[in-house]
Amino acid sequence: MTTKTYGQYCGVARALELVGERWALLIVRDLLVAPKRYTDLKAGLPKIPTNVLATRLKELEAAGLVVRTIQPRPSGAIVYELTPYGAGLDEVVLALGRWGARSLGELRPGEIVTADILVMALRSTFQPGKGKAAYELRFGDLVIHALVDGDELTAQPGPLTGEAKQPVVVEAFAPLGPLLTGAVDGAEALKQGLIKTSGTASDLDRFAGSFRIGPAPA
Amino acid sequence: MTTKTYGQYCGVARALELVGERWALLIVRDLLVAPKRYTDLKAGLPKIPTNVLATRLKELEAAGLVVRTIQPRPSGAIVYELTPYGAGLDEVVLALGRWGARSLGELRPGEIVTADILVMALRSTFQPGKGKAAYELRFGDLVIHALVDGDELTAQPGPLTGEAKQPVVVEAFAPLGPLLTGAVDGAEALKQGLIKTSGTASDLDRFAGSFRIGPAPA
DNA sequence: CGGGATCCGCAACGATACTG
DNA sequence: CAGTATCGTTGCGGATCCCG
Repeated sequence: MTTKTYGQYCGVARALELVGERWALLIVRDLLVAPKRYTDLKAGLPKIPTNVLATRLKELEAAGLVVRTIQPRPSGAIVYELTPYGAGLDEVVLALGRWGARSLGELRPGEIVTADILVMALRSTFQPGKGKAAYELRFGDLVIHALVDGDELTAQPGPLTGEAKQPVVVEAFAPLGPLLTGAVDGAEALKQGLIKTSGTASDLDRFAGSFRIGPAPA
Repeated sequence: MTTKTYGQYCGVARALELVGERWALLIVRDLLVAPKRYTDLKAGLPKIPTNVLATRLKELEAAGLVVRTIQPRPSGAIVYELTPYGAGLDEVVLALGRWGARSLGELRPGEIVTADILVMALRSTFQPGKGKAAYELRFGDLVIHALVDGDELTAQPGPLTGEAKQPVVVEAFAPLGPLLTGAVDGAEALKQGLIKTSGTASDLDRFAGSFRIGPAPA
């Protein structure tokens, strides 16, 4: 790790020295959604060996991307959280997810989807607009919600809370790939049974407009 | 590689399965500047083991990111080129470089800078503007040039060619980090001797304006 | 039970030498 | 020029074990 340098004075090379090792950016991806405990990270990344998770967390902490904090009593839990520096990887992870999503074909056997994955996928397709809207997206028994306010988006796991006026509930079905990459538009997705909504067709249009569910951009 | 999957139906995970291995994104970075032959890639990445370079190129080709073409005679050279799919990594590489550049401190012993690195670093700091301009950036004996036309930028290795009206020539000195990350603005960089220009102070301002050489954005 | 540490076999990487 | 071949070393994957 000390001597595993690329030998280049280059931002890309330096970034890869910091987060280029296996699993590192997936840990960052999950921490971008919310701070988490070791066990939560493990649950979101079932296939990561525990020693690798522990090693990565130490490396990320040593590099200043992550802080390890101990919650006050009574929980006393150990929580890993991104520093502002680490959170700066947001656009990197979103860009990477946007590019990789178009190679998402069918759900392969053994592959899982988590709420964190859905949140970041939804964020990666967001396009700023105007007006306010509240969405709840369901996929199997996963539920996330998103609040759009102009060019601001907050997306988090869990159902909508509070009283949003005219919330739109969208249910999605596998495979999610075409939906998340804009390979199909809202109407087509509805016809193919990839999604359905509790609201009207115009609700779906609003949703599609906010999240680049529609024809792929040129 | 066949079974080295992350087990997640996620764009980020899929992207990392394709270009997450060591050296892969640095090869893509250099190919984003221009198609290259094996030897050129090797020259731009002196520390890559030759077998790893050969392996990566085969993997990238098999994944459809790179095509291997044989030039017509008399050269007969073998050239590696990004497909449109592979070129889609452009924003990923730029985002990664932008994030990593702020960890570029002093030039570490043994570290090199190449023209391709400069080109991508410059591109990563570009901010669309209006008007036309032609720049030539020099660093040691490296020379690159950039043509700005509104929100279009073309940056390539080598000096300016053709007759640009009022080209601005900027000479940069190590360390480049602060310059490329906006830690200093144009005037301050000039004062610190990080850059100097053949033109006037307003030329430097134009340059700084086009390339986010200036106070870091909030 | 949360939060790791330890150990082992294997696949990938790094360095160098060699070749069509 | 464009790669293979070989070999020592490192890191990863999988499992088990440990400690407060």
